[in-house]
Amino acid sequence: MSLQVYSTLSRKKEPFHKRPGETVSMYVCGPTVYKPSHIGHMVGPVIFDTVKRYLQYIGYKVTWVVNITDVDDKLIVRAGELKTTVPELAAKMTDDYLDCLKKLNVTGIDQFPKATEHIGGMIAMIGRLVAKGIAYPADGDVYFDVSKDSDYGKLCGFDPEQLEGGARLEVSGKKRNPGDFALWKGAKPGEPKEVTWDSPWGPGRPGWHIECSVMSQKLLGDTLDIHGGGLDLRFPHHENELAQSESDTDKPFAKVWMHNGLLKLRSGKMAGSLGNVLNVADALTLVGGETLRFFILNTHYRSPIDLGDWEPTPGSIPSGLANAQKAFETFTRFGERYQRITGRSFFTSTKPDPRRTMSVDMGSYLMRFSEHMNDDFNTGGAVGVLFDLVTALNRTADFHRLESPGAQADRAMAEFEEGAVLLKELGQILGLFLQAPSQAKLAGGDQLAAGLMDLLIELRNNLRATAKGIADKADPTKKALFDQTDLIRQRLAALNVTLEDRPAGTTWRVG
RNA sequence: GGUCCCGUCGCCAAGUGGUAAGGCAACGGUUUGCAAAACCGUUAUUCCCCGGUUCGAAUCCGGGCGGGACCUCCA
Repeated sequence: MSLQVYSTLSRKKEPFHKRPGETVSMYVCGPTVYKPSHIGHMVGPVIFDTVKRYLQYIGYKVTWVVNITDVDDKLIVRAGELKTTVPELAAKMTDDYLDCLKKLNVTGIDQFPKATEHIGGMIAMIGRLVAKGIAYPADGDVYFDVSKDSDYGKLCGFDPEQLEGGARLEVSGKKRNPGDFALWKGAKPGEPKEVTWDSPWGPGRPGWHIECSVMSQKLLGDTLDIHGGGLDLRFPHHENELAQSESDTDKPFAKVWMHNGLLKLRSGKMAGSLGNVLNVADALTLVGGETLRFFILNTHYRSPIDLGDWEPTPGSIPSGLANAQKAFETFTRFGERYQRITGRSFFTSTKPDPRRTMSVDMGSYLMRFSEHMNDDFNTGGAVGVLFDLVTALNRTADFHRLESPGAQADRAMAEFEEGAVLLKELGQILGLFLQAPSQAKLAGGDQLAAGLMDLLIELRNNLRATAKGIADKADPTKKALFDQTDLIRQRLAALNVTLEDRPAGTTWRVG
């Protein structure tokens, strides 16, 4: 099956409209930078980063743009609370956002245009809409006239007439229709200078949606191949973007609209307005970026992602994340095992050759993986294939005792190596297995602790060797020695350190 | 009031017409001095309920019950 992508506009899966080798333009709505990012902000970036990785894997070139909205009511309010300026707050929160993306291996974004750097373009587009009679100035503001846009509401299936029934519609005397929305907001008394620009309609600042229309057009052209964002942005943000852009260009704004599901708690919605959000920074200290990414990709992107039970208190890990962490250890452990067997790092090993020949067995894993990804980027199904593959590899390693010193099993070793290369390749498409878990984390970041552990393990292994050397199973000395080795292991376990005795030696890890 | 989504093992979750992936948890077993890790096996004759269409339904249709999102702050 070739690639199928679900589009919100048509409400069905469509064959992807581009041919491999062509460049795909992708625009995803980014954050309003007024608060530190919470984990919900990472869902879209992780998903679309994976979309890009997969598109590249099957032969496309991809240009991906994510906007930074650095002027907005929320920024003005927040800057006031913090006694800082809007640009300073925006710069700080933008850094936070970019740092979060990096920790989650979101590396595919080509450009991050900022709204404040495109004010001129916005004024120009608003001017064109006014000239066309689709927008109208009103007392310092400029509004988009939804009654002039014959297909307004097509993205969400809303009838503009019905919008009048909405309970939360702002009643403004300046608007011609209740559904009209602001393209330009006239400056209000007392608003800081940094958020005020001159325009043909007087000083003010842009409305919420116009920056995406202007920046996507400038950087990616009139028609986007993929427009993405969170489901909550579908209305009004995307509906309005679409209306503005198509009214401006008379061309389709986006070929495919992709909307990702939102993060939720078992108890319901997670939202800044409810005060039950988990910041990315906190989540990173609890479980790490790779686990977070793995967790997000475990569910199909259009479904809501359930964090499970969680109390918004320090140190509390949502049950869904704890589960993901446990599950992901399977791969981490495999990486360690790969290193013990081959002497090379699983995580930094060389890039696989895509043209290599593959055994029938391995080819079937690749095929299953591809079929899931071709089916509207079904990462949840694809992750299942990764588990099957790692199980097969562990089975090979067990059966042929690849970890035992002097294992003579060239064919088995080749089979193991081939599978490991494939596992790594498939993992990378999902943005996983890109770097080794840091040594600092394993040793608790402490050189002294690492050295003491080595000493303790050596002493314990001396005791074990002595005990094993006593042939008489009933010998009280043998038992006494083993009691001591077990005591060491138990006391370390109480400190959250696990010892593992293996044929080639003893290893330890935190957790 | 309008628009839309969902209900699959104790929990998470893939599967949208061809006879129920995967993970976590649990319980047996192999391995181990004992563990840990890994591996093998067991755990949903059944997919919220009731009808219907079909040779065949978790998947399609109708009705019910339950949960959720959006309707100008939200990723």
